[in-house]
Parts: sequence; C-alpha cells; structure tokens
Amino acid sequence: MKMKVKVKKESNGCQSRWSNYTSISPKKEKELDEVLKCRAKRGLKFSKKRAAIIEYFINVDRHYTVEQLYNEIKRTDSKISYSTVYRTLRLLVDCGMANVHHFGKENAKFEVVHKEQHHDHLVCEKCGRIIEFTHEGIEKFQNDVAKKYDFVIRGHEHQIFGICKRCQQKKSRR
Amino acid sequence: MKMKVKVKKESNGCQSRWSNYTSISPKKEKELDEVLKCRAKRGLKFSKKRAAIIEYFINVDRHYTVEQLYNEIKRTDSKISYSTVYRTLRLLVDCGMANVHHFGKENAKFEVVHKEQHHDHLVCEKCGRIIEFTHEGIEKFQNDVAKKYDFVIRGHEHQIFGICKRCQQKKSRR
DNA sequence: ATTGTTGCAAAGAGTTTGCAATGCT
DNA sequence: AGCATTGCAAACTCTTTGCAACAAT
Repeated sequence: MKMKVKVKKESNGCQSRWSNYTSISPKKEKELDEVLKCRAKRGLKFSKKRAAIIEYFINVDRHYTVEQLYNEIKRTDSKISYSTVYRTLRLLVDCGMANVHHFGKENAKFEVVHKEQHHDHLVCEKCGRIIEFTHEGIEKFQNDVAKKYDFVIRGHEHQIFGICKRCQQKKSRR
Repeated sequence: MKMKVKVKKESNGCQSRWSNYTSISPKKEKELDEVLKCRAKRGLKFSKKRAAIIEYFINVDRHYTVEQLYNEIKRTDSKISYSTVYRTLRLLVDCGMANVHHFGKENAKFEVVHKEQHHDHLVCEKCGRIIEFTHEGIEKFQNDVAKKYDFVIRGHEHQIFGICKRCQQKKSRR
C-alpha cells in the first residue's frame, strides 16, 4: 500500500549570501552555518524564500506545525506556498537542524535542534503549549530497559500529556 | 483547517449472542463482557462482522494497524470493508477496550487494553516488532517533572526506537 | 417495524510530487 | 547558460462520512 523512493543528490558547493538577507541573532549564527555547510554539500542555491522561512524558524524558538509556519511567513510574503514550507522544513530535518515530533495524533511539529541537547516534552491538551524537559534519571532507566530486552536504542520519544499551569489557572478563575 | 463534531448516542440494553459466534478464550471472556456492557449502554446490536473483528483483535494479543487487521479478517470474510474495521476499532477505543498509539510517523496502531496495566513500548525500526515495558522509576520521575512545571498529567506516551534482539542477530549472521 | 450495521464511493485532511515558470550563480 | 527553487495543481495516503441496502431485534 505504500511505495516510496528517495533519490539523494550530490554536487559541489557555492558562495553564500544568507547573511545579507537574514537577521540571524549572533548566538544563532553557528546554527545557520550548519545550513550553509549542508547547502555546500548538496549543491543548493541561496533563495530569499528559504532564507525567510529558515530565519523565522530559527529565531522564534518554538514548535511549529507546517500550517503555523506557513501562516506566519504568509504575512510578509503572500505568495509563499505550502510546498515550499514543506520542502524547506524537510531540508532542515535532513541537515539535522530540525526535528520532527508527532504528539499523539496531532500533525507533525518541527523544532530547532539545540546542539545535541536532547529533551522530551510536556504537551498541554488545552492550549497546545509545549514545555521541554530533560531528566537524566529517565534516560538512565531507558538504558536499563533496553538492556533488559537486548534492544539497541536509536532514539526515543517521550511525551507527557496534560494541563499546563496557565490553563489550570484559567479554569479556576471561572 | 480542522473541524470535527462528535455526537454521542445513548439508549437501552438488549440480549446478547456474542458467545454463540465467537470462540473467545476463557481468560479473555471478561474482556468481552466489557464489550457487551458497552454495547448495552449504547443500544448497539449484535453483528457477525463485528464479532469477527473483535474476536480476532482480542485473541491475538498484538499491536495492529487497521490495514493488518483488515487483511487478516479478509482471509475469512472477503467482503469486509475498511470502513467496518475502522468503525469497530473506534468502538473498542470508545469502550475503553482498545488503545491507539502513534509510533513516530507511522499509522495508528491499536492494542487491547490490559486491565489498567499501563505500559510503554520498544519499537523495532527494522521489523516493526513492538515490545511492551513498564518501569516504575520512570513513572515516578515523570511525576517529578510534572510537579516541577506545575503540570497536571493526563497521560503519556513513551517510545524507545531501535533494533530488537532478533534483528540484531539477523544482521550479524551475514 | 424500527433501528443499528455494512459496503461503497466520495469527501477530507495532511503531505508529496511533476512540471513549467522563475530565480540564482 | 545551466541548474536549483517555486507555485500550482494533481496525486497520494490514511481516515471519516453520507447513503441506500441489509441485518438484528
């Protein structure tokens, strides 16, 4: 029922002008560099559309659905298309700059990768807000579980669903 | 972009003939009882198709995608339709007899609910096999995390992706 | 006779893709 | 000029739904 074929392209690098078109914050500059490196590897070209999406995505540190990102970009570029957003996000994921998460049956949510710093999520069922957390103890226990079943871990997803502080307060005000 | 409306029906109970049509194993009989109770609450009628799906689903203790279940049932009932499988599974979920899980970007997988016994999953990326696990320590730490962020937990999903023992062995044989 | 269930086809929702036009180098 | 990127529409996949025919009570 499924049939997917992926073709990977390889080609040479080229000069960059990203910095002319994006106002990346200093601390985010390293991350953009990675995009550039990735671009070089793949023979990608500079494009304003992509720059806009990436800039937005990188500077606003949040979890975006494609739809949200599309709507944000559309405010400044009314001609942007869903395809481009999808394609750019996939590019970022392929470059290792972005992660995708599937929270329950929700649509895919994309987030900027924080240099190696793995984390998991608290997902508010009321407002959709996402809180990141890390817990060394949980990570350690995961390894114990894997060992018990002779399982080689390649990744994990851990989501806690519930009601965030803010939404609890909203409720109690009534 | 989304719009969903759910209408819940209520009506009176009725006699059952499920046991005439299903060969539920003794230890699973209690679980079927729950379906019957649920049926009574909702004014559902008995149906062979549904019985077949439920029997299969309950007796074979696994994680099924709709597609897998559809194919299995089709072997004995070539006229079964996807709609019926979808509808029956949703019924089971509504009754609290089945759970849905979304592993990564995979399709929904349904599993029989084991009486209150919550568990999480190791998901093999090679063969799709699913191993269930529980770990009290992880549960406890989850509560700590929730407390830290003033978050009220209503559920969680915890999946560890990787390679199962069997697939590791397959690989090393070559 | 009444009401629930089924299969079918069609509609939705999210995502991907082919292609001609456009943009970058 | 040569090749990557874009927007559009169409295709695709998974899931839900309207409806007429059928089955259970």
